[in-house]
Amino acid sequence: MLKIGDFSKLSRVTVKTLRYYDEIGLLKPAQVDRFTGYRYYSFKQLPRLNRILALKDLGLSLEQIGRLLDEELPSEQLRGMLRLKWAEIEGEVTEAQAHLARVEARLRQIEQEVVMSKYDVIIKKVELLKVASMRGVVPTPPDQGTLWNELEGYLATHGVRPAGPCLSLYHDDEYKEKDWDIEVCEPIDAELPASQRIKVQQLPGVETIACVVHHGPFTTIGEAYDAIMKWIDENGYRISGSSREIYLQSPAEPGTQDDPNTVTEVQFPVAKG
Amino acid sequence: MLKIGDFSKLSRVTVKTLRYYDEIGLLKPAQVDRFTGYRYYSFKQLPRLNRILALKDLGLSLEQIGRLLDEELPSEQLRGMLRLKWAEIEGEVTEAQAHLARVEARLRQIEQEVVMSKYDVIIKKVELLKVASMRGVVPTPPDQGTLWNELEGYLATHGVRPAGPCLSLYHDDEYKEKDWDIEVCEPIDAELPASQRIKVQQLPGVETIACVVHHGPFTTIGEAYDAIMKWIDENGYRISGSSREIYLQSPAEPGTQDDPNTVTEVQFPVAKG
DNA sequence: ATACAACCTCCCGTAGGGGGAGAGTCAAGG
DNA sequence: CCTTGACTCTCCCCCTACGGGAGGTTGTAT
Repeated sequence: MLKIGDFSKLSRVTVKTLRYYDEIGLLKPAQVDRFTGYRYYSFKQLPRLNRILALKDLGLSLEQIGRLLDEELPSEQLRGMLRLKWAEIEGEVTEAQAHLARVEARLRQIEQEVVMSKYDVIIKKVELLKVASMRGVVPTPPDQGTLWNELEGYLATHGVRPAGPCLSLYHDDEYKEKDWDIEVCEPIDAELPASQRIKVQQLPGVETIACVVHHGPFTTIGEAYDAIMKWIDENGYRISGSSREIYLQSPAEPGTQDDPNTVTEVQFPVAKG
Repeated sequence: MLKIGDFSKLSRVTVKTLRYYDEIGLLKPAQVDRFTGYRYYSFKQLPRLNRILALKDLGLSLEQIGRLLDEELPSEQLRGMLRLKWAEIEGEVTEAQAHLARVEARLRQIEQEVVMSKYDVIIKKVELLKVASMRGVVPTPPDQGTLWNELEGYLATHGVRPAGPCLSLYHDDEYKEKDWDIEVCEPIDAELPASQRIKVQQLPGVETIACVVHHGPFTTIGEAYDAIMKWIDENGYRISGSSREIYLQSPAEPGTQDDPNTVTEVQFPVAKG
């Protein structure tokens, strides 16, 4: 019979760990002195401990190991667990590589920049959203005020209140000098009849959408677009849908382009590759 | 001002997380009602939260992020952190791939086997060890009793007691029919003079040594050797030194080959490749 | 007999929150 | 004005696999 310290040296497992394995019932000492509480281990327990270590090294949790050992190692079940584990670790490898790529992209970015960017791009997921919307072609984005006036008038007429911040969809694929295809949207909860010019629809959810928040006047929102486009490029994504502008904090004076307290979120649906 | 639930929906961060970030001082609400304790967030806090999420996505800890944000983002320091992180993740990738290889090896092993092996091979590290030893050539391993007799007699003569389980080193590189080069060792703490036939030395430590414990009579120890050799092969290691047999629990009758209660550990120093 | 190493139990800490209890608050509808 | 249901608050325990340390026994060597 070995005291815990000797067994620890033999197995190269710390005393703390042995006590912990005792506590959770994974490896009980062969004998415990009922008066002093001293744990005594037998050499014959080494194989069990080694099996524990071997399974732990494969990445199984102590709880899984305990179940495997108690059920007398049904090799079928071990196989199943290992296959699961295999898939899991494969996912870890992929994720770690993607992680590495993200860090590399960020490193390249800050090495190019003289001054650190104000913008942080993050990937989110958006749920589908019921909106009343109106689509039209206007000369330039600041001219979308007319669309907003008509949409909001329609909502007011029907006594429907927006259920969240309003947003615009930009349907053009490429940059335009003029004639932008824009859809302005108000999220709603209530029922609302559509009209000829105004649609009521569910905006589809998007699994991966790159987002950036612009805090400052609309006149400088181009910087946010620059940042997000650069990020999308450097991180190996491509744009896969119409971009959105969400007016989180609208200007104090509607239609004003230079209120420094406006907050706008720019979103681009993206996909890898 | 937004209540925590609204800010949560906006940022797609759970309420629990926002409260936690408040608690650790990472993102304090813009305003807290002193009477109700309600937290109120401003749209203008979104950029900070997004920066937090972006840095978290790069793998930085919340504590690191907090320091970066409080020190107004010294981009030099961020660069340093990211470089460190990069190295760390690279290590993770390597480790995950090695892990995957271990799981694959084990899967192959249990798919070949009809009955699950009794043996679990684990990699350990052994420290250097002061021993009294005696080396000699004997016809076969069971004949090493004469060496043991002489070594133990010498120790007894000098009143020195072993400081741990005794062991043998097998110096032959390849399998022999007869004439094995074996060194028998007794760990000692005390000073002991060497003699012509008996050396006192420090056995070198080994960083990676593959170990397996055999519980049963010496006559069946070949199974343990089979298991460990197979494991070394399948896991892409090669033998890099003399193997050791450690007699953890010696037979009741010294020299007996068939006591089923003996416990022996077989160790092979190994290296990758 | 006296050190002193080894052992015991109990408690707290980890990173980043999740889950839930019990109590207080807010907004809308009747 | 009142009620109801949805939010929100704080507080506490839970998760992994132990590590660190306090404060108190026990075993062993001189």
